[in-house]
Formats: sequence, C-alpha cells, structure tokens
Amino acid sequence: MSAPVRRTGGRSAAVLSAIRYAVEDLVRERGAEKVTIPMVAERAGVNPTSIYRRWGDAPAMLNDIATYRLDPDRSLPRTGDLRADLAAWAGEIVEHYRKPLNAAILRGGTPTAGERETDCLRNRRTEALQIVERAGAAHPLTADEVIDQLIAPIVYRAIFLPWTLDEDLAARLVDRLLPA
Amino acid sequence: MSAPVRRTGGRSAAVLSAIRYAVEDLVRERGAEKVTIPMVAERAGVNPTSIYRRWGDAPAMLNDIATYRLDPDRSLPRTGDLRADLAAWAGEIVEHYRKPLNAAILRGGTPTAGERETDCLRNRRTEALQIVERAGAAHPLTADEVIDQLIAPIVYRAIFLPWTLDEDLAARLVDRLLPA
DNA sequence: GCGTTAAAGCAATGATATTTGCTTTAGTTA
DNA sequence: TAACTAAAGCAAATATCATTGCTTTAACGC
Repeated sequence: MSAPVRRTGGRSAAVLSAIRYAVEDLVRERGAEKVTIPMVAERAGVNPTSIYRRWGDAPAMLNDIATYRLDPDRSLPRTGDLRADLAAWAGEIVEHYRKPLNAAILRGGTPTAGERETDCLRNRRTEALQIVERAGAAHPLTADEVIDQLIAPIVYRAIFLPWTLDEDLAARLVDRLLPA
Repeated sequence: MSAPVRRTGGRSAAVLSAIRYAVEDLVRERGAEKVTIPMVAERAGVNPTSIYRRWGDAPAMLNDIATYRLDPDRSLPRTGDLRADLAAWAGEIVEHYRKPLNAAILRGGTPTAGERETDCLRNRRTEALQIVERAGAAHPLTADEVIDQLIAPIVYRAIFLPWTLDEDLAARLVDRLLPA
C-alpha cells in the first residue's frame, strides 16, 4: 500500500501549463469571480473533468495558480539594512499586484469562512518573519507590525483600490513604519 | 420621460427584509461564497426572479446587504479628542467584523475586476475624512494614512486572519498611528 | 522497449442557476 | 377609493455546472 507513483511530466505538464495560461487570460478578461471551470477547460483545450479531478473547484485552482506566480523560493533582499530590505521586499509585492491579473487572482482566491489562510498570504508572513529576525534586536520590529503596516495596506489597496498602487507606495509605507 | 415612481413600502419592504434575514442565516451557515440566489429566495419565501431583477447577481446583493448592516447614517464618535475618536471608531469596526457573519459578507462582497469600490468600504473612507477634518490642523493626519494604518489592517485580518481580531486591536493600531 | 496504471478524455446524467414573457398583486398619487 | 403601473410571482425554456463510470493515452520504472 505505498503511495502511487505520480506522473507529472509530459502530457500532465502540458495540460497544467495550458490551464495556467487559460486562467490568466480569463481572469484578465472577466475577473476572477467569474471564471468557471468549464470555461477554463475550453480555453485551454482540455477536458473539464481533468480540472475537477485535480482541484475540485475554482477557488482551489485559483489559489494554487496564484501561489505559483509569486515564486515562494525567490531570494529575499538582503542588503544588511532593514529599511532597504523592507522597501525592496514591499516594492516587489506592490509590483506584483500592480498587474491586474494578480490583483484579480487575489480577489478571487479569498478564503471561504473557516478555511485556512491562502498559501499566497502565508508565504508573505514567512518572509516577513525572516526579514525581521535577520535584523535581530537592533530594530524591535515584530512580524505582526510588518503585516499590519506594510502587507495589509498593499493587499487592501490591491483588492479594493487597485488604481492607487503606485510605484512609491512601498517607500511611503516603510517610512511610516520606520520613522527616521 | 421622468424617472418612474419607486414603490419601496409594503410588500417590497417585506420582501427586502425577508431576503436580508435569509442572507444572514445562509452566510452564517455556509459562508458567503456559497450562497446562491435560488437558495436565499427559497429561505426567504420569495421568488428568485425578484432577486435577479433587483440585484442581478449574488455579489451585488451581498455588497448591498453588508452596507446596510453597518449603518451608514449612524453617528460617529465625537469627543473632541482625535485619539479617542479614532479608537472608538476603529473599535466599532473591529467589533463589527468580529462577528463571523460580517467577515463572511465582506469576503463574499469583494469587487470584481474593474468594478468600483464596494459601498461598504467607500463609507469607511467618508467617515475617516470626517474624523480627520474635524481634528483640523492640530493633527496633520490624512485620510489615506487612516485607511492604510487602521482600516487596512482590520479588513486584512477580517478577510484572511479572522481569529486575530481581538478587542484591543483597535487601540494598538491607533497607538502606532499616533505615537505618544 | 514492455508492462503497469496514473492521469486524461469522453459521454451520459442529474442538479442548479439564469433568463424571459406574461400575469397578478398592491404601493402611490390624486 | 380609483387609476396607474412598479414590483412581485409564476412557469417554461435555456444554459451551465458538476458528477460518474468507463475508455483511451502515455508517463514512469524496470
């Protein structure tokens, strides 16, 4: 009774990739709320059943694909200066959500009541922890503060006020978080 | 060609009220993502068509009902002290989203791509403006700062980390916004 | 290569959601 | 209280989504 051997290459990989492109197009066109699985399947030239069996429903699919797009394994800024690190990191995230597609996926990937945090946001918290821990006792900054004052405003704007995500938002937020 | 005379009383009012109760029950039971229009129609003892014609789709309906739940015409705190006013106001909002029902409605009412801000959040911004303007030049505080540092963290937590909405969150956030 | 079987495709089915034209009810104003 | 007609109700027709058993394809390990 060992775990079945996964077959992730070849056709499966092609299908997955086609689905990703299809989802990205459709989310851009209609908004994440309105992409349905049969829709994605048709656009991707793939059978709906394949999607149902892989993810079960649309939110799960979106969440998975959103996570994929901001690489969880990318390297974090590490200049040695907390302010610079935070600014670079936050800037990266603002840049990410400035793309309408990513903002739309964020909106659509909102967790259902009682569900767990989305993968995408859990990753942000892990990164915040790394950055503040690296700074050590020099700056008494908690991950919660970073989430509340950097991530929350960015995500809030991405969801509700996407047109206010300008290039220097990250810098402004960091300045308020770490006054000179 | 004048605007048709609305008939909001009597039966229409009863229908609206029944729908509100039904939505609230259903959101509590299944989460906002999963309430469908035929579902609330049945629960409310109302014809689905009435809902389709009034709102068009479920997100619009949720947004409207969410707006109603935090009364846009309630009076704002007005102690004369900016810090106290902000704390009371933010506390009210935290309290609101501590009720799982309201958090769920918030999640479900998320705007679709390209759409306008939801009514509910637009109201928050109006309120923020009133509060900071009332304080005048004494405190150089902009509505944007209030949104970024009070509303955004609260809403972010309500959506993604609802279990972190504790009673003194509002106070902590205000303290960070207006250091002693 | 070859065999095993995971994963994709297909098709039929049942369940839901949405639209639409028409009828009925009853809110509003005079 | 009567006329006007907005809004609700009804029912039939569509459209869409989701599930399931079975068949076909082709990835992976030897």
